[in-house]
Order: sequence, then structure tokens, then C-alpha cells
Amino acid sequence: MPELAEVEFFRKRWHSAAVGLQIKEVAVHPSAKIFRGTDPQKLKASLKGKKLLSSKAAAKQMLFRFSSDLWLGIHLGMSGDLYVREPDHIPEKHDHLVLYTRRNSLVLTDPRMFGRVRLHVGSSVPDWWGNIAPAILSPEFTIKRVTDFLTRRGRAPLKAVLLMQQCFPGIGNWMADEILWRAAIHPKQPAGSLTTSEVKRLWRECRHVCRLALKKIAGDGSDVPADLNVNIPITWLFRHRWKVGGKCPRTGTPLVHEEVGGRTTCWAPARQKLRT
DNA sequence: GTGCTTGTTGGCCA
DNA sequence: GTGGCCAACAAGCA
Repeated sequence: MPELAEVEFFRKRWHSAAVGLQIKEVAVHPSAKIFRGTDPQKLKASLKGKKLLSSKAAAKQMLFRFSSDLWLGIHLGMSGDLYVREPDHIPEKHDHLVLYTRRNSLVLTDPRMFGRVRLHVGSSVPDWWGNIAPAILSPEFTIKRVTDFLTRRGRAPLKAVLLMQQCFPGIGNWMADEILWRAAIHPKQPAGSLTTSEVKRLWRECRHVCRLALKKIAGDGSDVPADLNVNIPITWLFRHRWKVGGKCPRTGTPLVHEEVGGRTTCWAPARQKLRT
């Protein structure tokens, strides 16, 4: 499930529940594939007794910092979820990691196990964290950067290119469709064929969708919204894209669904025309 | 049973 | 070496 804003939502949920608290006990599901590359028993032994100091999110990744230079990196894959439960939570079928504090328990659940958990020890962030591309809302995400990337991936459909994390960190399937729909560009349009003004529109809508998604999904302040997605306005494609017979909220015309770039893609043909 | 699913990676091929 | 495409990973849901 999680794209940029959902990831931030999950980070906040763990953070606000347990920042400053000590991890009294840790439960791991030793055979869970999300621990690939990391020894779950070592992770368990390392985290026990440590205090959660801070956290951050970038792209679809999260990083939780604990005392003693310990860092927990989490990627939620397709179906991962972080939630908070009572202090005596008994792990359920897909709960692969549980961190117990005196007040609650932090639970990582992921049925499909496309997610990933890793441990890092050191005084600074792990190398892989530093390799995440500049955030879309950062000054480094420039029109030139986008133009160069689209040129390099010139023959690929734009939809597929928007999913590439090297340039568009945090964008996933629904955000890509939302951006293309707002920018009024066809998902199959070859990335290298965009006009200057189309690239500019694309760049602007990337930033716009990221900004609004963070606000609506992850919340404004330090508070965590009660639920994911409850605040998404009806004017977004998001609210219509999975409905049978769904209509474009701007034109009222039918939406279509088709696989583009290996992913189910939704668009409004009335707004998004393919240029040849 | 069938055919999907908000992600990423590695292998193949041009 | 680079870029484009696709299967694979695994489990649940309609």
C-alpha cells in the first residue's frame, strides 16, 4: 500500500506513540522474509533496552533512531502497515516485528512480505539512506533534473518513468496516475516526447500532489490523523479510480483502466490525449 | 479456481 | 554499459 504520504503517516504513528520510551521487549517472526539480509535474532537482541530517540521518512522508507547508535530501517513494500497496540499485544499471523514499551506496542505487519527491515549501527545514517534521491519537495528536485531524466528514459511510457524512485522518490501507482491526470498528459506518452510546457506541468503537479497528499494523509502538525485517506477530497482522481463505472471528477467522462508500464493505470481520455 | 493488488529486483535482450 | 520489459516474490480478496 504505502507511498510517500502513507509512509509518513505510519512513521508518525510509531513515533508519537513511543518517542522517548524504552523498548522493554522485542518479538520477531524469525522466518519472515522481510528480514532478508538481517539476522532477526540479532535485531531483537540489539533493540531490547534501547530508547526511541527520533525518526524520519524519505521516499517510501523510514528510519527510526534508537539509543546506542542503533538505527532501524523499514520499507513497507506493497502490503506493510505499522500500527500501535496495547502493551501485551500477542503477535498475529502477519505481525513480523513487535516492539514493546511500558505504554504500548509498536507492530509491523506485512502479509505479502515485500517489505524490508534492516538494522544499522553507527553514529550517522546508513549508506543506503544517503542514496535515496532528493525529495520531490526539496530544492534539488528541479525542472532540469526532471527533463534530463525524461530524456534518458525517452522511449518508456511516462507512467513507468514516474514510478522510478531514482528520480521520483515516494511516487507509487496511485500518485503517478493522480499527477498525470492533473497535468493532463497521457500515461503512455513516451517520456522523451514531452514539450517544455508539459514537463513544467508535470514537475509542478508532482510537487502539488506530494504536498497535498502529505497534508491530507499524514496530517499538518505533529498529530496523527485517525485514519489513512479519510481526508482525500472528492475532487481527486483517487476517490474515483477504483469505482466500477468511475467518472473523471473534472469532466464527468468515463475513466479507463489499462495496464501501462506493467501496472494497472487509470486515466480520463477526455483530459489525457496521446500525441503521436 | 481465476484474476486481480498503492513495490522492487534481477535476468534477458536490443 | 544503458535502457526497456517482464516474471518473480506471497498472501488475501472478490
